[in-house]
Amino acid sequence: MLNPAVSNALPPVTAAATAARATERAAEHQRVGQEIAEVLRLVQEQLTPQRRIVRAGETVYQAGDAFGNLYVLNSGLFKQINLSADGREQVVALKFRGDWMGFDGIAPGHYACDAVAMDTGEVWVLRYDAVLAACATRPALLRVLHEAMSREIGRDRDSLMSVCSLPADARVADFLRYWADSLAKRGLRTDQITLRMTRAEIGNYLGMTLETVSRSLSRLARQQLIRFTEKGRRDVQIPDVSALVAYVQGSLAPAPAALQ
Amino acid sequence: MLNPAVSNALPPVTAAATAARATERAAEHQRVGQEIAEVLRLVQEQLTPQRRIVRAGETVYQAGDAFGNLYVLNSGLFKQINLSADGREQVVALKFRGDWMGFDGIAPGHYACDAVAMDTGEVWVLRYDAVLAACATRPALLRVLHEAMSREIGRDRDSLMSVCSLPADARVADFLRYWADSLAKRGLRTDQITLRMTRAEIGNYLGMTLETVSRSLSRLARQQLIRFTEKGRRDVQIPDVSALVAYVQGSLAPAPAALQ
DNA sequence: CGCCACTTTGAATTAGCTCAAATTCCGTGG
DNA sequence: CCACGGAATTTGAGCTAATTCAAAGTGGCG
Repeated sequence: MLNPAVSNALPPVTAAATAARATERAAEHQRVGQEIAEVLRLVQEQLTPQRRIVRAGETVYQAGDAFGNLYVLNSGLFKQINLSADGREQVVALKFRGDWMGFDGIAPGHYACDAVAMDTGEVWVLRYDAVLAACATRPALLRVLHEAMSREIGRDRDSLMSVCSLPADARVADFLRYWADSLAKRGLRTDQITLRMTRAEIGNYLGMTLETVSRSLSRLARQQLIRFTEKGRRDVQIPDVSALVAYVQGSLAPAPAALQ
Repeated sequence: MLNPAVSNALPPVTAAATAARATERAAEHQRVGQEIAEVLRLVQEQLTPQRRIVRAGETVYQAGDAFGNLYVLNSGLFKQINLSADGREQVVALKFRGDWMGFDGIAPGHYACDAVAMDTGEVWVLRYDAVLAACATRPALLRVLHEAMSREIGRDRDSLMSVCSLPADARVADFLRYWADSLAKRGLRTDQITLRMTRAEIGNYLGMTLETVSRSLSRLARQQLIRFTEKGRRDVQIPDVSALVAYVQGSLAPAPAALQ
């Protein structure tokens, strides 16, 4: 899988370093995978949640709804959309199996965004009161709850960082990398992912227009970092996720390199 | 001071609507102010925290440090700076009196950012273990803890939304509006605020260059939305915060208006 | 088969960036 | 107290990445 174009474009990141990173990531994935399993097990055992099937396009909750429930995703894929007073809509987060939704509603007392299913999935509905009550006697449950909130804060900040500091192509690459990592953590294949979002939605999430998303994907494909399946351009093949990571790093100033 | 350019630039937002919004915001400020006081009271009473004075430029914690403490700010002003593997630095949050810091460290077990004082301030140091222990018997404490995390999630998403959907000038205006609101919630004057950040830092936070920040501020000043004090351009006078809100709304497509 | 939503690509435009120079601010030391 | 020097800011000029506008092209589905 020789690709001179790519390696030329990249800064002097050694193959060894890249490989080490990949190994690191794999270990991280496994750890997180276990944590996800633990979350689902704990929630199921301690809270016997009500299960709710949602189909693509249906909302789990909507901005302005009175807060009362938290949700744990057992399957499917969800997006959260913030609404501003002046009518702007913004995809602010993507959620996968094992993730929680609804934290945004705790402080204000009503949800701050729409939570929308992007394909058929199952959410577990938890009364927030019940969660708190259970946490009082199950420290492990409180721990995973806090970890989930902490992770969400960290992820939101990573998103902000990506939008603020990366050029369009790298942002798209980082988005694909994030999606693939999310799948990997859940034990799913990452060599081929199905984006259940239109170019417009991706662009909204990444702070760019749909045309720019399309062009960036085309450029990434031209550089062999991704490939489109013959049928449908919603499916993206990623031959090597770590190449995406390297591409993002390489997109910065020619010599970002080490901290001096 | 007549300024046709400004009023012409604004969309048909009625004065009545703007005034209603301002009243709404004032009520919200008062409510939040009480919540901040409650947080400080609860933490002080229930946890008798260790107090630590930090001076401008000192870090409360650093990215990579082992997680163990949460921090509640009693005074001063702090920034949180995310560091990426490839060396990018990004201001991801600003923190004021009553805010918490350290949530980013819970899930990964080490802090994900630097927390840096922007002037002299006092942080209350809380062992996370001790917080959890206290929460077990004090539901009110757990409630404020979760509200703080929830608020942080909401704020981070608002930041993302601002960066993704607003042009540079509006982003700067929204930043000033946010700063003024944060002060108002703490009962401080908002007609004049002292930005303890360089143009470069503001730009980093908002995803633009320092030159663009400078130009945007100049344009806002030219439109009378802000004014610089004769001494020092770090101080910004904001004659009317709600005018900033209107400006942000007006910066969108000529007719964003109501949801059709 | 044909419609409609989505995607791709091109061409022209522009907001914001880069580079550069001048100015102001502020702390420090004489 | 004032002169000096470095850092921060402002502003201009030109450039570029990304946007807007426009026109095909493609795929899914009734």
